[in-house]
Parts: sequence; C-alpha cells; structure tokens
Amino acid sequence: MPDQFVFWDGDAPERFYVITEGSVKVVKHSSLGKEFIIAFFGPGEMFGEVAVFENKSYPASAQAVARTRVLGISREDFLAFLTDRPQVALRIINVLGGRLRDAQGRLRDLAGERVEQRIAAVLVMLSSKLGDTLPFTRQEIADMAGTTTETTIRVMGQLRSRGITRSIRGKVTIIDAEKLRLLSEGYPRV
Amino acid sequence: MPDQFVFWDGDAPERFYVITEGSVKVVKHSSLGKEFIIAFFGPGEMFGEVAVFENKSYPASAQAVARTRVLGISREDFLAFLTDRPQVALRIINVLGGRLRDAQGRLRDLAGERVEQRIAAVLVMLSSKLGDTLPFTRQEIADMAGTTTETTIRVMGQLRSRGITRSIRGKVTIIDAEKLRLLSEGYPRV
DNA sequence: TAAGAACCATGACCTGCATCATACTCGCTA
DNA sequence: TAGCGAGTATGATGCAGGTCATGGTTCTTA
Repeated sequence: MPDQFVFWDGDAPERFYVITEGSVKVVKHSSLGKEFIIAFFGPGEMFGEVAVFENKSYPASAQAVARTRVLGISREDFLAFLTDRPQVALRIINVLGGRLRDAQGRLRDLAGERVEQRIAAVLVMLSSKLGDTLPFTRQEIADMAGTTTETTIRVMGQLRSRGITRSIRGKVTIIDAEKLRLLSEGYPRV
Repeated sequence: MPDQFVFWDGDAPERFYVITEGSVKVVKHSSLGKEFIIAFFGPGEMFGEVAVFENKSYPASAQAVARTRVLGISREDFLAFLTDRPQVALRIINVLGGRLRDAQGRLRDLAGERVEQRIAAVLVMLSSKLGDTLPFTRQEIADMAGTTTETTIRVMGQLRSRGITRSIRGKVTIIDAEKLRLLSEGYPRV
C-alpha cells in the first residue's frame, strides 16, 4: 500500500527485502522530524540488508510509494544460503560498494555545494536510474537535496526558464541533460 | 610521510591498502576546491577497497597524516584470495555495511541539523573510535563537519565555556561525553 | 459538481553562517 | 633568540536560503 512502512528506524532486523513490484523510499528523520530521503529503490533491488548482516537495528525507515510488493528474507536463511556461494557474496560487496560511493558523493555535495547544484545533482542521479522523466514532487526532491520545498520550487522555476527541465504536477522532465550535468558539477551559469 | 597522497580522486584502482602504522584521511574536494573529510582510518583498517572491487577509479583521495606505513594489495591477488574464503567476504560485507551506515547517518546530519549539532556529532563519532582525547585541529574538525574553521572555533569556544570540552593547540579533550551526545542528538541547550 | 486535499507559486522577512580582516600565541628551526 | 608558519581567536558585514504567509491550480472522491 502507498505510504505503508515496511520497517521503522530502530526496529530489530528480522529480515531484509527485495522489491518485486513498485518502489520504496528509505528515509531518516532529523531531530525535529524533518524528513531526509536517503535512497529510492525499485523492482529487483534489495534494502535493509545492512542491518541484517550486522544484526543491528535498522538505521532508517522504509516506506512504500505507490502499490508495492516486497519479498522478505530472514537472516538465517540468507546467511546459510550465502556461505557456500561466494559469487553471491562478491555481488553483494559490489552493491554495497556502489551505495557507499553514492553516499560519499552526496556527503560532499551536501557539505560543500549550494542548493542549485545539489538539486541538479539529485536530478542527475535520479535520471541515471530512471530515465528522463522523473515521478517526483518538489517536496520529495527537496527532501533528497536537503532543502525546503519553497527553495526547490524557486530553483526549479529557474531551471525551467533556462530550458533545462520542464515539469507538471509531480513529474519532472529533463530537457537538457548536459547542462544539468554541468550545473551539478559546479559550473556557475550554464 | 605526512601529507603524502596514497592515491588521488580519479586514479585507476590498482590496489587497495591496509594501514600498518600511522593513519590516513580520505578526502573529497568540492567544485571550488574546498576539502571535505569523508573518513579517518587507523592501523588495521583498510581503505580504497570499494574502488578495487568495482574496478572503477577511486572516488576520493587518500592522504597520510603523520608518519604512516601502508600495505598495498592488488586486485587479482585479493579476488583470488577471496573466492575460496567465504568468511572473509562476509567480514568485508560487515565492514562496508558499517561504513554505509555511518555515511547515511552523516548525510542526515548534514542535511537537517545545524552546525553546533553537526560538530557535536563529529566529536562523538571520533571519540567512539579514538577515546576522549582527539588529535585534531579545528580546521580538520571543520572539514569533517562541513563548515568553516572560524565557525568551528566559535562553537568550540562555547563548548569549552559550558564545560563540555577542553582543548589545546591541535588536541580536543571531551570532558562531558553525555552532554555532548545529547547535543549531537538535537537537545537544544544542555 | 462541490469541496477538500495535494501540489505549485511568490512575496516579505529574518537569521545562521560564510567571508573578510586583523591580531595574538605557540612551537619550530635557522 | 629571532623570525616565521600554523593554529587559535574575535569582530564586522553580507547574503543564501530558511521561514511564514497567502493564494492559485489541479486532482480526488463523495
């Protein structure tokens, strides 16, 4: 179901999940309740596996967006499955490595760059996974870029007037991917 | 040698490293050259392994602090070593998982919290690895918290006058770990 | 088809923090 | 032991972007 939580930040990690249909956002809340979206996952992707491996409570919450089906796999089952399939372990290392790389890149962006650039970076990142049409509201984009809805609306207004994106209610279309990429890398006015 | 680089952001990943002596900081530079410290590693810890596994160029630079010795391990050697030692692979998954968890926690902090809180979070994180006396300058702490040296100095001045930390030239000592933890979690004035 | 709820948009204001400037202090080494 | 560089400290100033308020528009569902 939309908006239903698969697990909450702090829950004990009974199982991790693979998405068979729909998508899931992983969110963390700041001390004042502000939401920050750590990642979106779609069909075929897994989430929650870090907590399961470490056997520590989930470090974030997972919430379904749209109609979603997930497959839960228990810790024991998976560890047993893993130990005599080294190839799978290597694959997982790769997935984790990729996510770590992503997270660190975003860290740098959040720390050093300014909003316009951060929003551009989020859009680039999303379009690399989802293509040129992104099904997100400004609210959600704001939560991913670590800024406010209002600021995102203003920035996206400029992007539109510069012919870089177009958008209608809940959907953003990237027109000029190249300019967007330049922006995300810090070239001032493209 | 101090300040010497082990590898640079963008280099081809020939090997990854294990520290035998000294320590290493992993840094990324923003588009304007501002430095952001992603992680510090000490003896026994490895770094650069994500790039090696994925066989993509290093996503950040690694720079020695103090006198440091590292052991380099090549991609082929390690993959060969790994494939018939599933336990090692599991161990690596754990290490990566821990780092991912860290990175995501810091992401939320950078996005949602304000400087004082972010600096407190950095100090808490460091002290959990290094104990109560931290060998860092305000400059370095600033680079980890994603702020400026001046701001860090001001904030640390307040922390000192509130009896939470003490510090001399290049060293910070945590007096009241509990208050610091509360601060890092967002309790306003402790 | 009316009413409510999301979403988008814009203006006015204010503040946290970056930036710039200056100066003091400690530790090193020539 | 003088002098220089790195670290620490503090004030003045400016601005990016957060906050608050208000209104319009599209979607939904009763």
